[in-house]
Amino acid sequence: MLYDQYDKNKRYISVDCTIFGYEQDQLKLLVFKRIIEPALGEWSLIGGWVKENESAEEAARRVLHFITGLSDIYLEQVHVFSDPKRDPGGNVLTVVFNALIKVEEHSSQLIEKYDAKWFSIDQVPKLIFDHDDMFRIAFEKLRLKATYNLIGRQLLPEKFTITQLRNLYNAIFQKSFDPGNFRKKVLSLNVLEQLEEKDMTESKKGAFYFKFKDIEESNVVEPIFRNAIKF
Amino acid sequence: MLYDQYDKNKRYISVDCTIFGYEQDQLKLLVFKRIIEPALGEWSLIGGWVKENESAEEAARRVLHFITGLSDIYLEQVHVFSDPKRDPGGNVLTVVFNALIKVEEHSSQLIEKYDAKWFSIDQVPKLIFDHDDMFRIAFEKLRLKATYNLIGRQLLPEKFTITQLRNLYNAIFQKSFDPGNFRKKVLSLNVLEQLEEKDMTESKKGAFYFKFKDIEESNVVEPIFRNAIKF
DNA sequence: ACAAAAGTGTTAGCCGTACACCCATGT
DNA sequence: ACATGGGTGTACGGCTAACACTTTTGT
Repeated sequence: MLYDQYDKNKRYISVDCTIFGYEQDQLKLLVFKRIIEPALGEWSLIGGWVKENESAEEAARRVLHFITGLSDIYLEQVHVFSDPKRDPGGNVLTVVFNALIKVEEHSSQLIEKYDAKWFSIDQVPKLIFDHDDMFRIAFEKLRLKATYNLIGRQLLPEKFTITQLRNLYNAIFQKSFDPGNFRKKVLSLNVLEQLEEKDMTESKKGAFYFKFKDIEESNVVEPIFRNAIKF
Repeated sequence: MLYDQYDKNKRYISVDCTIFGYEQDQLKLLVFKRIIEPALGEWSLIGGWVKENESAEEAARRVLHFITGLSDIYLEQVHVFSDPKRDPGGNVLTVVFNALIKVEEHSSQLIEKYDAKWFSIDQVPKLIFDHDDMFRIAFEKLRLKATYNLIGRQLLPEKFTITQLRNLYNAIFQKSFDPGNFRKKVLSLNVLEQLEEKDMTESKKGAFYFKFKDIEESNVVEPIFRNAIKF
């Protein structure tokens, strides 16, 4: 992203990634301290140029691997931002991607190296340019997805308790789901598999671990949680 | 779209429009017979280059105005297609937009001039390149929108009967909604306003015309028609 | 014994669906 | 009078939300 090399008469193509993770009962966004002008030192999403021989998806994967050390990251297109004046440094069209990662698997050395920081979703600082809009739209898209699909496969560890899953949903929708009803609902979807093992750290009784069944995501159209988003 | 002028080392940016209209109880897509190589004479979506000083949305608006004679067309981003090999003529990234128009208002002279034709949604012919995918994704997006929002404002005439609105939904979801239940549901949403006038052409008794209230779209999150899409 | 989280059971109310039924009017 | 689409009423069933209740086990 070297702005001195900008050709003012060209339109550049880039990707920006809204990287979501789940840690300590909090849904978090990974943001980066810019190391170049303009806006040096300010917070931004991570991005990169789309090379001429790759798709936007491939570019996003490349950037994400570079930053987290992970391959096979879950990716979803969010929106295109193409106002010629959106980036004060030049004429840049950018495709925004939602990326969901398991925080415990990514490389924290790399994160530190690139001056990145996880922020709780309700404490994300002011971001550069139109990155605030990107984050807002990306988060809305994630919430919409979470109402229709049981998400967590890409955010939670391999094995997790129903309570952990519920806490994820609590974090996403900023509300407190009823433990009993939540349990019955998610189990009725028939996408989780109960393991033998129990998690003994959170309660005396212990809670069974579950994992997502090894089937492709079903495209649920009826909402799972109808009243998650209130007005 | 002059392919001879392609620079093979450049990536071009274009928009393609999935133009939906509603006519004779049918949801239709406007497709175009290509007048240039490659794929001359085959059917495609209408598109155009994004100029360096405009956004993708502005380009789509410009194209749509050029084709239909209409301004203020309802537009919604659908998806970006950016595989460098997607267009055999060159390296073209394209942003696809859903456009909803009132068929009776657009210029049919222009349509004819550009060799365009309305096809019922279930009779759309094979389209060039990846335009089939574009149409599929665009239609899915429209259906999803129709489950969450009462659409019709951009597709129906100013005044319309509940039966017309129901026929639109029948067309979108390829099913037959119960007349009584449909009526009660849409009226309960409180976005329609009953007019004095009646339509006497469809029945002896006559049916009251309605219009959409002059308020901005509400972003409904709870689905209007939960079971519209069946599996 | 008690606390605290896990997990089950129960009930009341809402909403969607199916369908019966009345209404208005041109032929 | 009757056929036809417009419009209303009703009853059943499934789902959700609220919450009471039981289970398990470390302290």
